Amino acid sequence: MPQGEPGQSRRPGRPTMREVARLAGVAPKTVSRVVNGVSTVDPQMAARVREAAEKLGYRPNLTASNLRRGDGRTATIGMLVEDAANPYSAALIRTVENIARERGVLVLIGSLDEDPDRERELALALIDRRVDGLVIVPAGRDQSYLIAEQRAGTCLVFVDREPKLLDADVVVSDNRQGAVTAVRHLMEAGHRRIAFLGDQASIPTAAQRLDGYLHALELAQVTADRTLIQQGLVTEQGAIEAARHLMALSDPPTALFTSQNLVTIGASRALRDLALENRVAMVGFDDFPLADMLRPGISVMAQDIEAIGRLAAHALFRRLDGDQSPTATTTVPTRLITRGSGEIPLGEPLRA
Amino acid sequence: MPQGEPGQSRRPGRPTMREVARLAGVAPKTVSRVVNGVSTVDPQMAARVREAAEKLGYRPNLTASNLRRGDGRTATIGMLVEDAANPYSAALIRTVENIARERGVLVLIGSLDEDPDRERELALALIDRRVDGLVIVPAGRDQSYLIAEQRAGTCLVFVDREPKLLDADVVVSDNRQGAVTAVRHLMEAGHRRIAFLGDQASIPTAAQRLDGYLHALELAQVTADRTLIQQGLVTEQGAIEAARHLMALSDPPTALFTSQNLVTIGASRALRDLALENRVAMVGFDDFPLADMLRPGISVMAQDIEAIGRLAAHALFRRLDGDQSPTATTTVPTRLITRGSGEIPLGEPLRA
DNA sequence: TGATGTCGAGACCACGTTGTCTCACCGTGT
DNA sequence: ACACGGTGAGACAACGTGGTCTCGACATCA
Repeated sequence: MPQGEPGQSRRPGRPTMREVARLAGVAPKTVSRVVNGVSTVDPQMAARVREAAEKLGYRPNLTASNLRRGDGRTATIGMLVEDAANPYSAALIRTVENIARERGVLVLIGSLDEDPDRERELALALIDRRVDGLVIVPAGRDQSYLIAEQRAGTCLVFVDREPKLLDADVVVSDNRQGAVTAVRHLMEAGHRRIAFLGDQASIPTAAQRLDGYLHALELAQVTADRTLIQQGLVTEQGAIEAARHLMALSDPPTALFTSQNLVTIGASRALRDLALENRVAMVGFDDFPLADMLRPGISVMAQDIEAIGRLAAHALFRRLDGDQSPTATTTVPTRLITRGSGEIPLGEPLRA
Repeated sequence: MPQGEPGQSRRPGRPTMREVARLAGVAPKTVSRVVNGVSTVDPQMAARVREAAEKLGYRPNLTASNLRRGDGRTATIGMLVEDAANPYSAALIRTVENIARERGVLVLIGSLDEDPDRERELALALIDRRVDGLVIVPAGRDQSYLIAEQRAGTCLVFVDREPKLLDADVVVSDNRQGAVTAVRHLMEAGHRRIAFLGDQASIPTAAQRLDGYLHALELAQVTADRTLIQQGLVTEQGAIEAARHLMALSDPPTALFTSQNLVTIGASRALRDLALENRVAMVGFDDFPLADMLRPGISVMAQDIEAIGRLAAHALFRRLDGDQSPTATTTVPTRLITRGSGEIPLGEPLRA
């Protein structure tokens, strides 16, 4: 016996303010006031409203609220990272999430996989959902498509890489100085033939790290040897092959500077396969879990991801709170962690 | 000279359909049709609308659309995990994100840190934003607070642990069988004194793994020794201390079964500190990066996280597509990966 | 007692969009 | 020439909520 309107509303939808109002015998606006904690409501009436809301299982509709509301805030921000599954991105997400949570703000995430098209698509998809702001680790070389959105009121903060053709707050690691420190550290152990293994040259951080590497060599008056510079290593396997190739040179490097996580791990595998892990020194950029458990432990230039995420989130919320000051780029220092691999001294030449 | 309405609309907000409509000289509804790709619009008119939208930098407001729209879908789902920064959760997020993306659905995330209150708060915060569905790795022991939401149309899928007092789809690993396999593997190497190191007993997966451990012993007619069972290990440091304690017993275990990632790594550190890593066998539950790079490599029961995430996402979207069939629990098998630590044979007793 | 001020609840509408309905217009058939 | 069906654009209202304004009630004071 299909009924149009039984006593209890059994239609699939959710109860609305209007229904709560009807049950409590008040106007919808009063329910709105109670839900928003407006203090001018009679306590007794408020109690009746809360009771009715409870009874119906009422939950406010934030999308409707956001639509009507003056400030148009959704209490939601978006975060676009390279890959939510990699430890760097994951740690960044978690830090931002924690700070957002303190303000009752939730985080929408998207992985870009270094694809500029995806960056654009996802950024716009987030904007279509009217996020209050965006934290972006950009994949593309042109963020001008965001100019209109920024002007329309979406706050933007960039992390790890600067935006192009767009003026926004940025938080980055000191990649160049970090690379200089890494290479000088290897030099202190006596090394002069130091190879550089890096990922795509198109990624700004990779370029900055190469720049630091070259600068450190120059400071020490060591002529850079192009054969020792391997770039465009995208996978762990690529890094393994590059390291093998380097070590097979007639005059192989005595130390490696690997400019990214996956590359560090790949090179580390290659050295072990060649039984050279205790003879060739290595410093990697980016720390990674269990780096201290390998033999030798892997010395790294660690980025302070927690600080980066915290600064980015704070920059975003400061803007959301109305800060109009000029945009700023914050540079976070990196830190050398010595664990063994970077302290292997220059020994006998590996090849006659 | 403050102007109310200059030629170009310069107010901070975003252009709306109405403004696009005015510029294109059509009705708002026509803009709506163009934006939604309705085919009955005159191509010439559609082009004019698109041009106007482009010119104004128009972006549709999905929250408004969702409000008016019949199905009330936001093309957004929520995902509550233990901690977005841990590799297990991060991989899960990424898998779900990938499948959601194929449908133009974005993912809101939240980390629970095993806190039931946070689970409830975040789940409701997501529901207030009218997510279409939720993927939850529950922290609490009672999900009845979601019954009303489920009835109201929010699809729910649980991962890794079953919900309590709520009927919903579930995707879990075969924890018990995995533990049985791990312990039998250690027995095949001759071990009988096998310790169990696990995290909080309150977490269902932990209980299931302990259950499997006990069952395997029973099958082999080995009496379980309560002194060899260490539970409630929350941190890596806790696991280190537990392993130290076990190895200091007058009759220490010859093999360890560690029921969780952090515990495995802690135990591994402890064994290495005691120089026992090549004498005491160990199998861990959950694979982790670089497990193969340690010496010895750490043998593990690996969960198929990608399959779990995929099945969970598919279950969710099947429901969203209207599937009304009874809820189902899908169990995903685990896989033994041998890397050395689990194959260390029973040798001389460690203590006289 | 009457004028005034205060305060809290409700009426009304708009936020940006889309479902529904209307209606003008076109081509077709007789 | 007229009726007709089909087609496509626009008018209108409503989704759930909150900003604004109104208004009645009650307290205060001259």
